[in-house]
Amino acid sequence: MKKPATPPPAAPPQERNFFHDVHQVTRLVPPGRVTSYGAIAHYLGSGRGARTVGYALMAANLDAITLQNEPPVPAHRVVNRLGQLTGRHHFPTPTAMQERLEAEGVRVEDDTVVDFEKLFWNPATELE
DNA sequence: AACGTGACCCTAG
DNA sequence: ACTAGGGCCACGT
Repeated sequence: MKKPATPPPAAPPQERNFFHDVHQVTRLVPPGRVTSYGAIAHYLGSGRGARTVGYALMAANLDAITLQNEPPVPAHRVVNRLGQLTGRHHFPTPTAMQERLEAEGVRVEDDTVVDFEKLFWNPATELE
């Protein structure tokens, strides 16, 4: 048999496991709390795939618009390890991220989350 | 199939 | 203590 190279006709559009996983974890972040890319990456086992996490979040934002089937992803609750809103530039407006965070009670000063360590929500610890 | 890209993180001097 | 550079993972074309 020469491997008919017959891909599953009814191949379900399985979203990228990684991306989907990142989206899922991000959605688990409760309002008023924030997490970091590295935390999610480490929780997913990527370890140094923090970069991919950010990439996934960006795609998540676009997918949310394209795929209305899935709930929106609170990407504004994900910041870098320093608590900086590094992804604010990728939001509809450069201040949307900060506005949303403040709306949840998270204070943001100079594009940095105040008391980031206090509000930090670690999936590996919280979800365990 | 390969290269380039990207909302990062870590280690070294 | 701070700054600089490289590395890693997954996706898109």
